[in-house]
Amino acid sequence: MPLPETEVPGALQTALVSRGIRMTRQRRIILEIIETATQHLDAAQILRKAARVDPNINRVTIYRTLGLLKRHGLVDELDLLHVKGEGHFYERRPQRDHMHMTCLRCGKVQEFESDLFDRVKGQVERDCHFHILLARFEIGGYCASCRK
Amino acid sequence: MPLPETEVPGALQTALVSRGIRMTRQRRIILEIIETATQHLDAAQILRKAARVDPNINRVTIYRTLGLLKRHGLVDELDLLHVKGEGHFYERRPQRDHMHMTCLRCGKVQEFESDLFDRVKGQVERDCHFHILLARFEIGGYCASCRK
DNA sequence: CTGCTTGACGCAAAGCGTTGCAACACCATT
DNA sequence: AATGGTGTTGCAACGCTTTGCGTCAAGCAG
Repeated sequence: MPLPETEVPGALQTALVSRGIRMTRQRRIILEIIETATQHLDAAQILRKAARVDPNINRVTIYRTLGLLKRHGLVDELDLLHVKGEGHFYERRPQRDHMHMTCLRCGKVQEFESDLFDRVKGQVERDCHFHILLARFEIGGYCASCRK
Repeated sequence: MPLPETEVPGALQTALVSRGIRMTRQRRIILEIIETATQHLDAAQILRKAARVDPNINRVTIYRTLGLLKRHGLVDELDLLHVKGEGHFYERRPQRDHMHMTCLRCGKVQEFESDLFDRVKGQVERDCHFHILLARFEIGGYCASCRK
């Protein structure tokens, strides 16, 4: 995940409120966690962090809030090809789409942006008359360190 | 899924046996179902079809056989961006990778091969020194019919 | 500030997929 | 054709995620 978090604090909250979504104590906690995350989190990790602020927060609320953010295109869901187990991981939707490469040996996840990647999406939009809202490109294999 | 099934019958079974994998009655049934499928099947559909041949076959066996085929690179697992529910879908690994575009309105799934797509993978291999074994490119949006 | 409507929360239960374990079946060897 | 070792199966139980439902609280109107 891109480390420099060059974003206005509370941007997710602002985005939801501007769409007329009701803001609750629980949602504020979850959004704050996602905004300040420096790595891909899964639902259990988000729950654990949230429980430190409000021990009564329920797992179901985590899942429902993640679903809400997904539907509004504010977070992307990854499964990293199930290399790290069956769970899903979440990240704020970035300015520009990127690919995720997961090493099948060491489990490290790299991200990669590319003009070619953007051009493939352009080709799909043109050739297939398909209006893209979501693009997930996940790659599995061996990273530079592990392929030696 | 590419409709013309231009493949030797029993190719999956041959591939497994040649790798020294033990062939069982249950596996033969499951492989046959996957080979003759004309659309992406999920585990429950495979189980239902298998139960018509052997009512005692267990769902765990379905999951384990799918895991085996995945590990050997003989089938690809898709989640079609969870548009059709949380389950996973399976298809035999094709000669050439393709993208999957799922319409968020009507649920239709299209496939698309592209040189650009192949070139992105080449770029990742070169620029990131990453040895690709698996590539999944899933797109969500509105198809030509639904975007009108 | 108070009341009201509607959406969100928490709980319980169900669905999908995985894991541990004992019994079984494949198949190589004899 | 019988035997034996090893991998596979089925069952039960568990973990992750979603769904149904009654209660509660956000935030608009007065």
